[in-house]
Amino acid sequence: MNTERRAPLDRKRVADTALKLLNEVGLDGLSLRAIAKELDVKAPALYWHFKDKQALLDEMATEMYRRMIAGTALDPDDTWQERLRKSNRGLRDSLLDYRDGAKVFSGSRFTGIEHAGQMEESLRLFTAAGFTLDRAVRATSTTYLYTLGFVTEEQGVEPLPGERREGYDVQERARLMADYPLSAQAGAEIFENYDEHFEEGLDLVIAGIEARYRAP
Amino acid sequence: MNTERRAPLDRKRVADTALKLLNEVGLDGLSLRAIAKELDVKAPALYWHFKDKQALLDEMATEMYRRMIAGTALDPDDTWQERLRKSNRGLRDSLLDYRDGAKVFSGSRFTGIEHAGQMEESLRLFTAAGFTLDRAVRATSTTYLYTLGFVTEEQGVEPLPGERREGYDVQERARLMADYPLSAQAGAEIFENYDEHFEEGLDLVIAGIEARYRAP
DNA sequence: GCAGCGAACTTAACAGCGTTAAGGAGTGCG
DNA sequence: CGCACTCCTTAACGCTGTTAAGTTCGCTGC
Repeated sequence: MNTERRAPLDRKRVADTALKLLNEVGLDGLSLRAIAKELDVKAPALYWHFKDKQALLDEMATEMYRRMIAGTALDPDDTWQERLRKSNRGLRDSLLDYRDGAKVFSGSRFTGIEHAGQMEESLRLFTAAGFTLDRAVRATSTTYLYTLGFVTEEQGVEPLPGERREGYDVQERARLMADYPLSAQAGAEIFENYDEHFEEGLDLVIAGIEARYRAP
Repeated sequence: MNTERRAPLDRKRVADTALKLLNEVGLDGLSLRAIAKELDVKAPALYWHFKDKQALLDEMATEMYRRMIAGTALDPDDTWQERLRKSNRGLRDSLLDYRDGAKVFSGSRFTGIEHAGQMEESLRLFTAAGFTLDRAVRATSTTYLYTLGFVTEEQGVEPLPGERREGYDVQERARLMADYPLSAQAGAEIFENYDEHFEEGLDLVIAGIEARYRAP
């Protein structure tokens, strides 16, 4: 008889599997039963490792963050501008790796304090560059919030890069808005070319920090 | 006998009631059955007016937008800086009027093209101030995305103004992060005083637009 | 005055959801 | 051997969005 037993689950294996499944079915389709099936287990088994579904989503967000850190090369000698650019590009890229990534991420909370390491390093870089702490926080979180808002909207239109949700045809939108010529023409500037437009918006925020806080 | 009959529903009455209920039960608790009960009707009746729940949420978002327009006094002679400030304050205030307002708003799409009127007026103001169209779009949407991101995070901590979600005690957070002094101290700059911090971030974005686009 | 029709709803049901309670199999320890 | 603990299953609960079919009402045409 078959006496092989599956290795017991742990939080990481569950979160990894859930993240893989997320890309196939999206947040709405991500049920505990589906995750359990993927792990060859019944749904209530997950409750041994997580107190409820939100706790699992939190672990998923934390894992996304870990992968972001691992995948984003940061130089301790970055200027603060370079640092903002790199870390926010890294954040966007990481969120775009998952269907509904921004929603999962911003609807959850990290499970530990691992993220404090990265945060500390950034604040240190900013204060070393002459920022007061509150200005350092304002600079980093304003940029962060822009990125989060950007990707949330982006993924509303393109759930995964290159995969377009229906009802966002720019030309049809322009036809409907024939009476509003500027708005009609703006469509291409809103619903297309996300890479470029993200960079441009990021530049604006960084330029604002330079202008208002006059850091070198 | 009682021959009084309820006036038939319409999309607006349903959306209004759903928005009222949203503040009591939150997005997770907002079921079609609960909305129907409030309207003295059974749940499937809603399907006469909306093709599915998302369509109802879309109508709710559109109604939120209508109320925002109605509640935000805009002057055609605003400078573009004033316009950005007023409209984004108005947006934030409107989202804060509803529990999970930012989530509902950013997860939905407007049902018509009414919003194009306001958009056209803004783009006109910006182009009249010397912006090219693509810069006008970049300026307004970068600001818009910042606001959306800000309120999304804000409502994760304070579902309604003054009503704090548990697990966001700044002092306990500081204790946990004792090894990361800057991050610990940053707590107060992140999870408190949202009004001020929103303004400060808004100033940064606006300053960036001024600096990069050199509009008067 | 009544047949027919469409609008606006109800009743009943379905599959699926998150979650809980109770129990059972396997391993380690005294 | 027996008890304890870990990790999982089985069964069930109340709830969800949604669909199909049937009902009631007011209006229109004859």
